[in-house]
Amino acid sequence: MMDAKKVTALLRKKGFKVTPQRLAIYNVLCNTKAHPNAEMIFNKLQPYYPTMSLATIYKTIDILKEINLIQIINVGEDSLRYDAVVKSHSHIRCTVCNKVEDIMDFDFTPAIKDVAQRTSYDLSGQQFYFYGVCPECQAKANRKIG
Amino acid sequence: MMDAKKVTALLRKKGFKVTPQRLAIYNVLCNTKAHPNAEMIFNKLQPYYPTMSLATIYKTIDILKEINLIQIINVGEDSLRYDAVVKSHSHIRCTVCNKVEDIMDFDFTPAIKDVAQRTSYDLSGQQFYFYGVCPECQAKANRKIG
DNA sequence: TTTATATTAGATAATAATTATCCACAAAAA
DNA sequence: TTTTTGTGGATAATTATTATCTAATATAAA
Repeated sequence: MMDAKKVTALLRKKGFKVTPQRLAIYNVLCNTKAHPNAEMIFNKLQPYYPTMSLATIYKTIDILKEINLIQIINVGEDSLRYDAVVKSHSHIRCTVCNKVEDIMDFDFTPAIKDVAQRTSYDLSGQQFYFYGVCPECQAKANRKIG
Repeated sequence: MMDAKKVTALLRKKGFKVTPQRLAIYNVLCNTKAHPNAEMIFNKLQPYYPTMSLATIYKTIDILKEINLIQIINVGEDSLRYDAVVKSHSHIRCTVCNKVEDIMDFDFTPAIKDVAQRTSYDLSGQQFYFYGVCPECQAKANRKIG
């Protein structure tokens, strides 16, 4: 999570031009916890940037990923989601409403170390995904039955 | 992992017809540790079933997944991989040669319980993916440098 | 501020994995 | 054997993502 000034500086430093579209896309990702995919970002910006195309979203995401401003989340849907929180953390998806939430402050270090030792791989990263029904959807289901 | 007789019985029981193609596809998955995707299965069977189409692979996979004979693996590539081992286990992908290996007998139960408690989700499953360079590719890299 | 130039946004087409459709035909039941 | 229902394969459709092309724009230099 960076403010506009830092993002501007970082883009320049890495040799990318600073455009309103790029700042806007990063801004959307900073101001949501919904882990949007490309289309959701597109829809969010549509009112303010009516001429923006999906291609711009994808190209900008490539750049933001490259300079490590965002991370890509693959929760097994048909589209990818994006997150402005780059600190490694796990995600959980509700199998009913499909929302994706963060699982922060969860220490998987011992497990990771164990895997590294056991496999002799030179580990560079990992992704943990959990699936289940969120409390809200559980409540809804109970209301229907009750 | 089931033998042909059990698979036949299970398919019938679930209301699906038993065809050579279906048995062959399941058989391929039982006899490999490579976690093939649809195209790899297709290529493997091409010599023996020259008329088989990719659509058949996908339709069969749907069925095998539905009756819980295989699991689907999404390692963040552009295609999905399939595994005849349905017991929950983690996977690790080599970022150099792209092979996917199993991490069996690894107990994530404490972590899973902790997540369930912390999130109040009704958990139904989880997927752990690790990324890194496999020992073989490490050796190759060292040979080039040395 | 103006100019030069290299990069970008947006329109459009291309790609590629997966899914849907349709029908002759095969598997299971009668 | 006959009937019925589901299936395989050919084909087209779908959809997320990527590539291409050009006018427009950001940036650095004058």
